[in-house]
Amino acid sequence: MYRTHNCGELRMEHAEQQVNLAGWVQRTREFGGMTFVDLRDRYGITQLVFNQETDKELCDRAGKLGREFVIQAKGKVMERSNKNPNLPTGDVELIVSELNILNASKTPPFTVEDDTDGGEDVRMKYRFLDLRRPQVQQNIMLRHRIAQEVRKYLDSQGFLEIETPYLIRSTPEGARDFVVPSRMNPGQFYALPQSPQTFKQLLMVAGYDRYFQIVRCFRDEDLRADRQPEFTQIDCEMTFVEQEDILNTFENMMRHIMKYVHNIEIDKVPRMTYADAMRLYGSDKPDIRFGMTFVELNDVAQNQGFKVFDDAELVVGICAEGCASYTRKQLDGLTDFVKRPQIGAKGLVYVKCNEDGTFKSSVDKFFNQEQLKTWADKMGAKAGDLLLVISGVKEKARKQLNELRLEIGNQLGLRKKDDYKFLWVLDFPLLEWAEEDERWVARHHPFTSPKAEDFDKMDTDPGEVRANAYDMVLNGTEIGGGSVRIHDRGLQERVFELLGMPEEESVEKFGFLMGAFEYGAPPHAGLAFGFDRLCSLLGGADAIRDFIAFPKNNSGRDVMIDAPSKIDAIQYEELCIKSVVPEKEEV
RNA sequence: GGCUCAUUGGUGUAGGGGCAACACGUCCGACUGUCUAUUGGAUGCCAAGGGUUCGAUUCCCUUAUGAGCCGCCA
Repeated sequence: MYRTHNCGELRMEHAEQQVNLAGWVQRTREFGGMTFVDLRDRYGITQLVFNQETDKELCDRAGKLGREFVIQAKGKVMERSNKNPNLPTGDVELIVSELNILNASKTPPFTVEDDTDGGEDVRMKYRFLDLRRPQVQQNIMLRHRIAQEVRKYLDSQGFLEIETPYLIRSTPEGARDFVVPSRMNPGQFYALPQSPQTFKQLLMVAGYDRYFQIVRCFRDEDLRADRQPEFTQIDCEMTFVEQEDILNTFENMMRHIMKYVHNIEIDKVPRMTYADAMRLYGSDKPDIRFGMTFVELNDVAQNQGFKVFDDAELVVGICAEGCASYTRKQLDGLTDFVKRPQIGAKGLVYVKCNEDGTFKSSVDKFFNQEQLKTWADKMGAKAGDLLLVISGVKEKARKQLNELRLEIGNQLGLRKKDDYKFLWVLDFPLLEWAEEDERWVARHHPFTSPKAEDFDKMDTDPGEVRANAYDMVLNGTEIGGGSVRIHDRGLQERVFELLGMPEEESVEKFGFLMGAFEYGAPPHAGLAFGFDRLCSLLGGADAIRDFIAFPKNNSGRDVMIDAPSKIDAIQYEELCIKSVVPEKEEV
C-alpha cells in the first residue's frame, strides 16, 4: 500500500499515528534547518515537516524536491505548534521519517494551484496538469456527482440505461454530420449521431418503455464557449405517457439533482407558453431570476407624431427599477450596446421617471409629460425608474430588447449564479420558415407531434401550428428539450409532406423508423438534457469546457494530442477516399 | 462565410520608433515554524514573413495561432 490515508483526511484525532501519504509536491518551503512540503492529491493538502536536527540527510533531500514530484512519505502525525486555519488539515502535520521519490517531474509550465499563473492556451496544451488543479477537479467531480444522481433517480423510476450505436447513417435534417468512411463498404460512410433520436424511438417500439442514456452526441457546426463538437446528453424516452407525465418526471429529476448535489429544494417549476415567453421576454429561454418583463406600448406611443414609433410594427419597453439616476454616459452606453451590429437596433428611447414626478426622455420633442406618464403608468413604473423602449419589426425588436434586458440584469446584479430558477417553455411552433431553402423545416425534429387542436391549420397556416414540444430553461439557458412524438404513420407522412419531403425521400431517409411504426408503435415522448451545460450552470461557470476533462478548442482541435491530424496515404487507399484540399492548405 | 480582440521571458501582464518594466516560476546562496515564508543574486529581444524608416519589439500589410461573437447549431 502506497498510502494509508489521503492528503485531505488527517485531523487532530490522527495525532501520534504512524501513517503513509502519497501525492504530488505542491511547493516546498525551506526555512534554515527546516523544510516544509505541501503534499497534494485530489482530496486536499497535507504539510510534511523535515527537521535538520532530526535527520539532516532526509531534510536536504526534501529541500531538493521540485514542484509536481510524486512522492511517498511515511511518518508520524503531530499536532502543529502553528496551526493553519485555512487548511482542513491545518491542525496537524506529518513528521516524516521516510521519503520516497516515486517519480521526479519536469518543472511544469504553470503553477498547479487554483490561482494558477497559466493562461488558457498553455493549460489546454498541458490539460493533464490543468486537471490536477483543485478547482478543475471540483468541476470534474461535480460532473460525476450529477451523473450519478441522474442514474440513481432514473433507475428508481424504472428507466433502463441502454446504449445505442455511434456508427449510424447520415440523416438530412438538423446539424452537419461527422462522417466516417467505411473500409468494408467502399464509397459509403457512417455518420456519428447528432443524438440517439431515432434509436430511442425504436426502443419504444421495442417495448423498453423507459429508456435513458448519458450519451455522447456529435455535431459538425461552428463552436462557441458553450458548444463542443462532441457533447453529452442525458437522453430519455418514455412510452404510454403524455406531455404532463414527461414534465413531472423530469422536473422531479432536476429536483433530485438540486437536492442531492447542491442541497437546494426547488419549487414547482413554472410553465410558460412559447408565445408568452416571446411576448414578455423576447426569448424562448427567458431568464426569470428577475422581472423587468416587456410592456407593449403601441396604443400609448403611436400616432402622436413620432415617426419612428408610428412606422414600427411594435413599440415595446422595459422598466429598469431605480435606474433613473443613470448618467448620460451610461444611457449612451446602453444605446451603443443595442446598436452593436450583433444586436442591430436602430436606437433606444429612454424615459427617466424623476423623483419629483416629472419625466425626462430622449423624445421630449415628440411627447409631453402627460403622454410620458401614460407610458410609465402602463409599465407600472414609479419615481426613480428608467423606461427603455425599442421599436421596429416585432420579432427583431423583441430580440433586441431581450438582449438589453439581460444586459441591464447583469449590470444590476440580478443574475446571481447561485440563484437557480427553472422554467418549462411549452407549445413551441411545429415549423420554422427557412429563408435560405424557402421551405418549412421542423423546429424541433420531424417526429414532433403537432397539437391536435392545430391540425386544421397544417394546410392553411403551417407557421401557426403548435407542437407538443417543451424546453426546460435554467437561468436563461436552455438545458433540455423534447416532444411528444408522432406514432401514427399517416400523421408522420403528413408532416413530411409539410416539410416538402417527398415520400420516396422520407422512406429513403427514415424508412427504418417509418417501417417500425407500422408494427405497433406505442404513444411515446421524450426529451434530452445538455449534460455539459447543466454541469456548467450548476458549477457556476459559463464555459462547458471547464466541465469536460478533455475539451476541444474554438476550431475543434484538441491541442493536447493535436487532433485532427493527417492520415497515411495507405489509409486513404484502404478507405477508397481522396483528399482534395487545395495545395496551399496542405502545408 | 463574416466581425472584434489578442500574440512580449518558463508563466501572467506593462510598455512603447533608438535603453523592454513588474510579478510569479526556475537556478545558486542565507535563514529552525513556515504555509502567497522572508531575503541576496542570476535568468527574456518582443508569433512568422514582407513593407515604411537612418533605425521597428513598437507603425502598415499578409499569414498563422488563440479567445469571443454573428451566421450556423432540428
